Amino acid sequence: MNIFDLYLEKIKKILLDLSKDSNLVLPENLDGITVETPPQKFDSDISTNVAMFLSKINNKSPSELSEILIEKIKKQDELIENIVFAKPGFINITFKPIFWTKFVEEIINNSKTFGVNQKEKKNNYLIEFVSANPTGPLHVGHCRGAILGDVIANVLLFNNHKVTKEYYVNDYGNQIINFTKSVYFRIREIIFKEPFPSENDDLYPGDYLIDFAQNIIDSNKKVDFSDFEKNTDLLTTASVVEALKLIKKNLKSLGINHDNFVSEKELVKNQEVEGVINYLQKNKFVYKGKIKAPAGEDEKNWVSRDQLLFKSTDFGDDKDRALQKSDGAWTYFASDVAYHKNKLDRKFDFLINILGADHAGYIKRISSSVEALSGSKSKLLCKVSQLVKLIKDKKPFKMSKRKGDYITVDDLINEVGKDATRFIMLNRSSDAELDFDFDNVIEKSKDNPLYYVQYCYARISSVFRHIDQDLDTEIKVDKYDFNYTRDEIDILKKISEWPKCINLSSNKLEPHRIPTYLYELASLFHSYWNLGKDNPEKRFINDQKKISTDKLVFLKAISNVIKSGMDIVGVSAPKKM
RNA sequence: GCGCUUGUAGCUCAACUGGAUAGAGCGCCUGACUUCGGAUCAGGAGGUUCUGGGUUCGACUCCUAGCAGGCGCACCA
Repeated sequence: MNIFDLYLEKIKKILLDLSKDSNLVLPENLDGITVETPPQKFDSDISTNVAMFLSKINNKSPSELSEILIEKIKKQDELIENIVFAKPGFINITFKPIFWTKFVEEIINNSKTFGVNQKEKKNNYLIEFVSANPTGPLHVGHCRGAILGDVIANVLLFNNHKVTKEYYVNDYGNQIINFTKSVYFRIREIIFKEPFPSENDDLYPGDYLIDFAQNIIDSNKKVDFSDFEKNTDLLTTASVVEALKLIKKNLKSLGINHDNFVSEKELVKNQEVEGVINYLQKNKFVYKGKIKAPAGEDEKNWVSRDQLLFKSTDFGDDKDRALQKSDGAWTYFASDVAYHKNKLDRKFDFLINILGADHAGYIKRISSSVEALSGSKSKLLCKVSQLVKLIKDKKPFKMSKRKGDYITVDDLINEVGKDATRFIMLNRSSDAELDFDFDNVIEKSKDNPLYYVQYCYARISSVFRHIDQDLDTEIKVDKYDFNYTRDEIDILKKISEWPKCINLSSNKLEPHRIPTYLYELASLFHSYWNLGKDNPEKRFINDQKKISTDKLVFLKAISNVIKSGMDIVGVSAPKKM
């Protein structure tokens, strides 16, 4: 139950009734009317801007309008205790305690589905995320986008949408050739005792390649590795397999699980790139031409040549984009267009791409291609995850592949743990850069918002332990007839915002709202808990080691929401810490 | 130079897709411990929301012109 939607509908109905009697003029569109929680200092439960919204068109002041509205609303609803006008034009409603009792009953009876936006149209999503090059282990830089994508998928799933999680494997192109050569040199190092050519900047120097090399040697005992050219295919495939094994292991340790891995090489092999380019050519989106040098570029260094171009300028891009390299191979962009055609052919309602900040400039051209292919840009939603600034010893920590000086997902999980990594990476809006202070996260774990929320759940569990119940067992209540106090209603109000939090997180693809929400809820709970020190009435368990039913279901409602939220974020909710 | 993005308390960040007197944490100051588990809580100080204009009953939010940081800008991926 979403009480804000409920009252929004009620108010709209009243407005329509009033306009029928020609007491009220309504604009065509009523979308600007909102029902929301007022700031805490206003001592009421929900609030609406309807009087301000209609003030101008009716040529009446909000206070005049509110008189009529207040009367109507009050007459229709016996659950309202108080309804008042508040400057500059809000109508504030306070409910009787019975309203909140019914609300709790609703939650307890629908513990699994509370928060789900039931009325929303259910869509079929494809979300592509991580898609890191299969050339080595994931590092911290990949983490944020990975977690962002995973949690967006979780929110959508929670909201009853269908979601397919996909990883695009860039196993085609120069990088893969260089990567394979690097593995080959490691193989030679092992077999022929030749030193690795570490001065070659095109090669991947990381030590993990030694393991790859050893694994490839072990599983290809009969192969003669003295000649690279003879074994190129085998080496390429085997190297990518090794890298993917490592990446999948990293993803698993982060709690991430993709449904599909789509290979770029396969797309090229299946002629899907030719297919999509022919299709675009027929529709006049592809031509042979030259690209101009960028404004900042020195003309002398610019080599202009004819090449196959996609007309992304038709869709607002700065310049048209190359599809084919001079050696005839497809560009990364070309096969990515094919990949997006492939996605479109699978008939999803929406495609979501999670990109790193360094790829943000790429959005325009890929969305242009989707527009050209489908006639609709809105199908593709791109979400950029900004950089993570690592801080170690109070100083920014720069990663350098050359020096082998970078922090891998393994390092992160070993030092910080999966739960804290997920919670902190998600805690901020993905649009903003994020400071990740190692020393802070590792040493002073009590300052970590994750523990603050988990502690709330653990405290609730401890109450249930004291009365020999398990938090997970269902509660049966014969009659809901309680009288919650304002302290308790403040928490219930927060809980009533949970469906809204889910709504915003899923519709705006902004899952950082969930940790923020959980923190706020936990904070209210901790405050309430401490009231019990001075006031025995506020304690959950009384002198006879019993708990009253109202408090029992109250706790159950809170823990329900915390658990749902933690599940979506993908972190544990321990009963003991 | 162009594009994208960010700018909110000393620091790190929220702010319900335009609402009320802009909120948290850290840090600083004061208080609550033989704890229904203190990994907690209560209180205090701290703001021209980068700047100038505009739209609006109402702007951190939208438009516009700047300033500052980040990222990107060839056939890399």
